[in-house]
Amino acid sequence: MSKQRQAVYNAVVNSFDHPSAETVLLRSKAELPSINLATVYRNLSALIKDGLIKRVVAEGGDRFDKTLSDHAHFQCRVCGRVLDVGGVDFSLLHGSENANQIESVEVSFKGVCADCRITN
Amino acid sequence: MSKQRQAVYNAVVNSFDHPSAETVLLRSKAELPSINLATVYRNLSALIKDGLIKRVVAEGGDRFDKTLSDHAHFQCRVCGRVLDVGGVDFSLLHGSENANQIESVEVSFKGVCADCRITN
DNA sequence: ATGATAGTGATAATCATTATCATTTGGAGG
DNA sequence: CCTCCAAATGATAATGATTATCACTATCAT
Repeated sequence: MSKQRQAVYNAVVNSFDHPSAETVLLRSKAELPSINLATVYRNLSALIKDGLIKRVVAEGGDRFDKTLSDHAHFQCRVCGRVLDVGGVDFSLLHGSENANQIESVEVSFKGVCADCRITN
Repeated sequence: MSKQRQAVYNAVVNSFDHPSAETVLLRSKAELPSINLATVYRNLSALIKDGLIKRVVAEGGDRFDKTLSDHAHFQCRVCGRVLDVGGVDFSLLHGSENANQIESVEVSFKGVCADCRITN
């Protein structure tokens, strides 16, 4: 694990939100100022392939997630933030298909988050 | 409804797959050869806003769907095709959030489709 | 017809992500 | 300790889906 990959990994794991690649770059730079955006993308992909983090497909660019257990996401169409959503029973989803070979499931909600609803 | 919007709508509604914007362009051209890609994108967005069709977020570009009722999708990572998935109970999902104002839910599976599993 | 308005076609611009490639790094083996 | 080499990096160009722009055209009420 190069120091760049370690810095990217630390940036994601120490995040309590769902950072974009650009945000991971900023946070990685706190540890390793010389790190480059291309390196961040490369290592994010590598970490995902190794199962150390997960990708969250989102409007305006993918986000990255330290939480490996199955859970749903919510994205606010006003501020763009991605939030975790509990209470979704993935065991009900995993048995939904048979003809095709399922490798992953994603449950994503969209709408307006509590903060943005108040502000407007 | 302009003849362009009608052609785009027809192209989607007469499709039994989940066409990309480019595919919608091709199918619209059968009815209206002069139609342009930008016009297709414009009208796809308009039709979605009016609730006449739906957008399916997918790897390699969004797809468009004539089916309005809640249902899940599966995308094959080999051929890229998007297929409908039945048997997912969306009523269980709709009650999963409360702090945020939910406007839509998407359930998307990824993996290898039956056809591609055989071929390889 | 006239004029206002919305929609179109063509194309440039945007933006996240990936590809390229010369340079650097770090470890294995002498 | 040095040399070699594969793998990773940094810088930047390229890609590809989508959106913005804008001059022009179709539509429709007056």
